[in-house]
Amino acid sequence: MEAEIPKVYSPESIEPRWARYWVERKLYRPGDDPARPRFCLAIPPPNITGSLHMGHMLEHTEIDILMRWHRMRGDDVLWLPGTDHASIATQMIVEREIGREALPSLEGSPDAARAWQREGQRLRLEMGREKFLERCWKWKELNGGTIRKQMERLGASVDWTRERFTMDPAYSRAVVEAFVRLYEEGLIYRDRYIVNWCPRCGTALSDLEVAHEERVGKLWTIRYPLEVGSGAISVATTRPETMLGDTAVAVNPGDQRYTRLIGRKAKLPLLGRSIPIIADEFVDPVFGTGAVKVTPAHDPNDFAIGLRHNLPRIAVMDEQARMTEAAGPYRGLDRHEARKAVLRDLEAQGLLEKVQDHSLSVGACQRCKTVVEPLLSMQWFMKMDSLAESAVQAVQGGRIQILPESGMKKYLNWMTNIHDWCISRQLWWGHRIPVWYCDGCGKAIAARETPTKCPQCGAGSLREETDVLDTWFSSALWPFATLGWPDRAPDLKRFYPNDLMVMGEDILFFWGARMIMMGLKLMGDVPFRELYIHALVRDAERQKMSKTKGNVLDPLEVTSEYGTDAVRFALAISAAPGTDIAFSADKVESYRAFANKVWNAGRFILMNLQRLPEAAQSQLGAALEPIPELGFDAVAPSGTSGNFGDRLRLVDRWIFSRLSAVTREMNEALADFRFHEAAYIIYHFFWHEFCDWYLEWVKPEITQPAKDEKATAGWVNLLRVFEAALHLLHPFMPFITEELWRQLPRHGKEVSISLTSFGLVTERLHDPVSETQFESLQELIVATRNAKAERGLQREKPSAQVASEDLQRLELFRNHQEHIARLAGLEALHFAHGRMPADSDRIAVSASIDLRIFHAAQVDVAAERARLEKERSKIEQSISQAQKQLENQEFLSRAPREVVRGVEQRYAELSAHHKRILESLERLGMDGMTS
RNA sequence: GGGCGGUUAGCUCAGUGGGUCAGAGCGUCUGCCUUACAAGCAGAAGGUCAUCCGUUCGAGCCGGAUACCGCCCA
Repeated sequence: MEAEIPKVYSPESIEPRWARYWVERKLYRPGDDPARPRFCLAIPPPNITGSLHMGHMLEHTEIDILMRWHRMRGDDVLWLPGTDHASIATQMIVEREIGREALPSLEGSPDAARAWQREGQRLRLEMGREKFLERCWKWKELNGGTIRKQMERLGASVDWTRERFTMDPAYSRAVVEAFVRLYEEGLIYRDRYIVNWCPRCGTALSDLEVAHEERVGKLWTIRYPLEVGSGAISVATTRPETMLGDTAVAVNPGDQRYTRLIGRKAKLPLLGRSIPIIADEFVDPVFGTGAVKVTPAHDPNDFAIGLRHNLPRIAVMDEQARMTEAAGPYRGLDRHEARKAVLRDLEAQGLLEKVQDHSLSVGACQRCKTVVEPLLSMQWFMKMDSLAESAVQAVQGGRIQILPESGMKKYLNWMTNIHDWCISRQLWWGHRIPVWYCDGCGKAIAARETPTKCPQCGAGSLREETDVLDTWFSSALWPFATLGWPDRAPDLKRFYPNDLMVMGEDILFFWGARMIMMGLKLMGDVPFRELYIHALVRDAERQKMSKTKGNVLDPLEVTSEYGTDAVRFALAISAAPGTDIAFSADKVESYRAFANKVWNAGRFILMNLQRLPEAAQSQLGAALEPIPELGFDAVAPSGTSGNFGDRLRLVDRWIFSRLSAVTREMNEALADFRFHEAAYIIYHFFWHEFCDWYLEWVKPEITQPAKDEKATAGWVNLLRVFEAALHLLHPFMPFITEELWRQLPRHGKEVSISLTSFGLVTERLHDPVSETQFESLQELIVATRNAKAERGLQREKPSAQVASEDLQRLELFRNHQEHIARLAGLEALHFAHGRMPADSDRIAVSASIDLRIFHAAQVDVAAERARLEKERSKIEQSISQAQKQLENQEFLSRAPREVVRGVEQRYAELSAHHKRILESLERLGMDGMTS
């Protein structure tokens, strides 16, 4: 019979079952009662190209904890799931797929990926937009489900009936609507400007999509001869190949060395063009030679100088980063070849003055790592200043709270230094910009529906814009587009603004900041009231996890090895706000041990429950039935209402009091996103209070089959505590708690623990007196075990005597002597009023309690003395500390009274304890051989 | 150059309404297969809280400086 419940918890045998159950029963759909408080969070939509990594798992764990917690506290919860189309990433992957199909023979070769990419890009152009998009959709159908399957397996309590994708037709309509509105308001404009260009991806990028990296490069000094006379001006550059596009040389106006040259002309080497020498504040006189070349078409700073001085812009590189006609003899070379050729020719002409090592910041495409090229091109931009201003105000005014606070500072810092956002991408997969150009008059028309003729000139020949929007433009609409915007959908009314957003810091600017701007602009209200920034998951050495380093842990693998609950718990208990998580299998292992502990506590309880006579079992079920009008916490132990506390034993009053504190502390911690504290609180309670003390305390009663009704009273309390603990644990470990909960009496009809309430025990059961009393029992038991261990009596069962002048305390011990003896491993416990004579066997448990263990073992005098000496020096330190405080007049007069009283009391206790140790030492000296 | 953060036990980290706060997990050592659990039980050792200065009756905790280490932005 006992073998029915396995000794070792095996999560794989229950987790998939519950995961399926929760989804099939659609448990996490919000209700439609508008009177209930609602709590809504839209998931940061994972990218369809990927599968979930540990970062997602942390994010989903934190969100799920909060969602389950809110749900169990009675909120109508909506956690809305979905995925993002990831324009650039998806397009890359599909291209590579196409390339792979075309060149299967490359499989296994080291350059395969790059070659497939190139070939796929070529084939994409060949097959055309429509065919390519079909491929993308097909790919999405095949892969889009991966994330959902993973989330289901991890137990995310989302509402799958509301799942969204950023390219759903309804969502696309929202994107078009947003674009057209912003365009009509003049917040979106088209202009020719220097943008970050990825020559590999063939598209513009926003500033955020460029990853800057310090690299060792070179600084070349090149001599530009003056047009007139024999002099020259030397310029320093890190990019010599762009000199072909130079249209000026610039110096700082305050730089004495060059004053006489300003206004003269230099002759551009290699091409012989005549370019002016100009003065501009931007030039740093300390950098290089103090003179710089100006290439307005290929550098954003030079572009600005060019505007100020009305310089021509000569593009010498094209969109593939190949040199153009304007590069004269260098045309057709790519940028790397061009650099070599230019340097070689300069050197040959004796114009290369100097080469130095130089560390410089290089921008690379976030997706493909190709070095980006600043390129002058026609792009779509969004004006940021007015949007940013209201986004700053929303946060400063507290309408949105960003936590932890450092996140808010970063947000404000970024927002107040914002630049216009380049939103057009020269890609195919994504939301096509809803603009048409009139062939007749050239007007650009932004429209919600495809126009048939130009509203300006009436011409019928319109060309549709080919660019798509930055993915983040569409995801910026996520908190309301998922709820039906621009329609006045009921969901929108009920769930906007969302209550909470949880994301990693890496997308705070990409996404968080932009959602806030778009929400304020298009909805007239913040998208969410709180934004919590979670930490990064790193490996055990605190290294970032990355595929190239090979230190990536796959959540599903870790999960199938240790169980979802263990991984979730390991993450939660490590998730202190603002601190990255060093994650390791070791850590998960210790929380698998915790799951196992929970399992075995359940096993122990259920096994013994089964042994009860049927009548007693059904009686228990009935006693556990909640009384609706009173609430669970108010149910008296043996089914009677009325004076709860009086009918309980000390151990019950203690555990219920602790339970009420734990419930309160967990609620407080979760309200502040202190996941680590909430997790630790329930961990410690379950293991080191419930299992170590409560279960051990009541063990004899529940292992001996109960015969009468009285015995079942203890059972009711045990089950109630256990159940309450499972409820508190459920948001963290949903699977094991669901499994055990289902096996408790009276849950036959109920659907899921996730739909019950979180805290079953309220403040009403807080009972400090009982806590103090129970603590003093614990103190005596621990001191006895300790003394036994120190005397090498762990295997023995000696008798002991406890003495105290405190009669109440003595009475308390006497009333619980059987429990004390059993838990401390004693044959019997005797009592004496008063103090014990100081001898080598007397153990001072505390200032007022003495203990003696009767045993035949020889006392190891030296060891005992060493131990006492150590204790003495420790205690003396504390005493002198307290003494110093008490002698300090200022402390006595300025510190709060209760603090002073506390120190006084502590001093008294320490002194008494100290005295006893001295006595013991003295005695030991007399017994031992040396002084 | 600008912004944000870190430095506490061998390791990974908690501890930010200043006053039992010097903690946890892992690891280490000792004794136990005690009829829930060896993924366990019972004990133990281990830290000048980076350094310096200041505020305060009192400082891991607040302020300043220094050193080293991260991350983000330009």
